[in-house]
Amino acid sequence: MDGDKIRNMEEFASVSGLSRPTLSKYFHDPESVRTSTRKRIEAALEQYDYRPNIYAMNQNRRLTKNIGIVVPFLADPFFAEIARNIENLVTESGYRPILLNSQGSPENEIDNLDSLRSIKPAGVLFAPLGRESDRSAIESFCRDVPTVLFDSNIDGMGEAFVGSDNYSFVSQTVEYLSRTGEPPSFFEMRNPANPNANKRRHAYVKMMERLGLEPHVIRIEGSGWGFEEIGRQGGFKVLEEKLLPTDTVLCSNDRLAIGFLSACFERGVSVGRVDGCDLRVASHDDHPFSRFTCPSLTTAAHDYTEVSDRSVETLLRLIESGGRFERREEELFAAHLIMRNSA
Amino acid sequence: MDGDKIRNMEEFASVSGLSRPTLSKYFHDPESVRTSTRKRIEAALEQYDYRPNIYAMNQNRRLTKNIGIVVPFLADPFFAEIARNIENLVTESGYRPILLNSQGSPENEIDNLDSLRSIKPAGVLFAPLGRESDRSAIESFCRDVPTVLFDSNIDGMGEAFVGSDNYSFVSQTVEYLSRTGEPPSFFEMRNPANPNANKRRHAYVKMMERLGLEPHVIRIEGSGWGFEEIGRQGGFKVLEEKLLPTDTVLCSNDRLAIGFLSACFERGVSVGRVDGCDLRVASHDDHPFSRFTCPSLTTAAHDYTEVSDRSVETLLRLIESGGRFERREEELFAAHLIMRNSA
DNA sequence: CCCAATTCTTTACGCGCGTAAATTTTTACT
DNA sequence: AGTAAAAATTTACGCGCGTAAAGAATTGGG
Repeated sequence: MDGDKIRNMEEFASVSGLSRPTLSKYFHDPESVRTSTRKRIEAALEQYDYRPNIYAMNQNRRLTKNIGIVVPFLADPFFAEIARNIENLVTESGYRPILLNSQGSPENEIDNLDSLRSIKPAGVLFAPLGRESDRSAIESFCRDVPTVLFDSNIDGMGEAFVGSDNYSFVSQTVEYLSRTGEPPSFFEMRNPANPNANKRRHAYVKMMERLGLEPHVIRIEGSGWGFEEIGRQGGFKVLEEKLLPTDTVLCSNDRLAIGFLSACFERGVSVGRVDGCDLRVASHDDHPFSRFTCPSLTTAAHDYTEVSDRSVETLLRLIESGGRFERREEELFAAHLIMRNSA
Repeated sequence: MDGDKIRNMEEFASVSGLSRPTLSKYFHDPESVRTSTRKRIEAALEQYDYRPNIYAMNQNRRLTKNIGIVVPFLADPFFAEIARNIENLVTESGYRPILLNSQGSPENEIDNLDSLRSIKPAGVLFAPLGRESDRSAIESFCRDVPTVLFDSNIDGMGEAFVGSDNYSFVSQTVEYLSRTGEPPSFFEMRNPANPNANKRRHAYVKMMERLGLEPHVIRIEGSGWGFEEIGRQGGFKVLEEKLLPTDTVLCSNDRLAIGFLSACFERGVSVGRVDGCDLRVASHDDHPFSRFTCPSLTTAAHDYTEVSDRSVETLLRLIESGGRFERREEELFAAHLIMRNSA
């Protein structure tokens, strides 16, 4: 560093011996200039540590290098983990990730989209709240901004959807549970916000019928995003009122299961797949904490890596295609069963 | 909405019957124009839904309405929770929060600060990684940008620090544990990245000595941010090698405790404060999941609300003071003990 | 009703960079 | 060495808004 403070690209152009338009090209895409030129620029960059003013860069550019990432509830480690992966991929691709958290509220979700709109992002990766989302607001957003949905699908919204195949989750857990012991009841919230929950229930019923078993769905009350507490209260209720026809429970998702397990523990109900246990509990998602529950949770895992990779890959392809696909793409990844000690 | 699309402030000025400079003032601070004018603007805003271009707004302004929030590891629900609180407060204060995640890596931390610097934020709320942070880079950042540290302190950095009083945490847990049963050993990582961990160990030793008890610190190997797994492996080791002089363990933080509890469960070691249990386990932080562990975790809780409130309040005051305080402020909040079933 | 203080309008310039077009220089290849 | 293609330079304009200064309009208080 020469201590000389470079004020703008013009000055940096003169000290680096190049022209401003060339530098502009370089900052837009380093690969777009000759290797020798790139080296010169990067050498000068070392010396003078100049950085272009992003505001000036973006104001007069059609599409920026920003990519918005909107998740419904960041305090859920599942989304934190996905967001983490996606952020890294976006950065590696030379874009700037902008992470926005809807915090379970439809108003925040719209605010986030509005705020993204005014940032003119190259594209947006968007995991909607689901049932509570404002469909028309999202529709209008997707018309203006190239958007790929992930995690939860809303029919027709965005140019693509990347997520997990709920049927794959449930078929594996149901198959495994009914093969190795009594068939499972399905434990879920009565009014799940997330569309995946509904698909999982349907898959459960269908799968049970296919196996010639009687489906049994337990739907507990509760709203909001405090799934663990809801699962816990539901667990108490289920245990007290003896709502289980068999010794096996399949929770709609791991967070409910975490609460359910804590209820079992507190009531002295032993959970596990070994002989002598009162109950078997399994679930879906492979939540980051599910290996640390007591007992550790048998669950069907998202392919976090595939979902993140493909979401980003799809968005980049969408951006290159000018923001529109011929027809909406939909890609679902299979789950894989993770056998731990709870079932 | 009239369908008419307003392209810039000039156009919006003409349709709203006001001058552009007045509108500019309004968008900078709605209170700075006469009430009647404000009403007129807001009415027009309803009709035409125009939003100023943020890039153009900020490029030529000294300080923006952006507030950066940097957390060391967002996949840790503790930070997710704090970040959530802070984001809300920042928004309520009329600023735009920009949440950045260092993901446990010092390189990311510096990248985040660099990226914030180029955004010219009004101020930054910064929770550093700790031991691994690049001191000099942070120092230089704090010289340029009004910064308030939170959660973990680095001496002399930033204009203020807001966090929890580690001594208060540990003194309460140690006092409680030794009053109600055998005195605790202290369970921690050998090389904790976070400075709070060191303070907690010191506090433990001091507190034990004050009570006339023999301190006993167990330091387990492990690096990175996978605390649960480290606690779990450490737990196995402790149980196998019988490293505990008493039946009581105090973990440095809840995430270690979550792992430790899972190890106990797996080895059939019963944990709890009731008679007949093999072990008592307590911890610090009141991690969002600590009420769902098996057994639920007795812990000393951060005052999340106070820490978030005060951090934001302090930063806003710092911004109003022109970015500098007479002398560095430091504010620590006391913990409160939360008695659950593990001890 | 007058006057001073406040608020708004008019005018004008600049911010830092994107970007287009025409020109010159460099590169790669025969 | 000659040539076409590729890359860089020069020139010039515009983006949308901040902001300063000077004047006009509005306000409120006596």
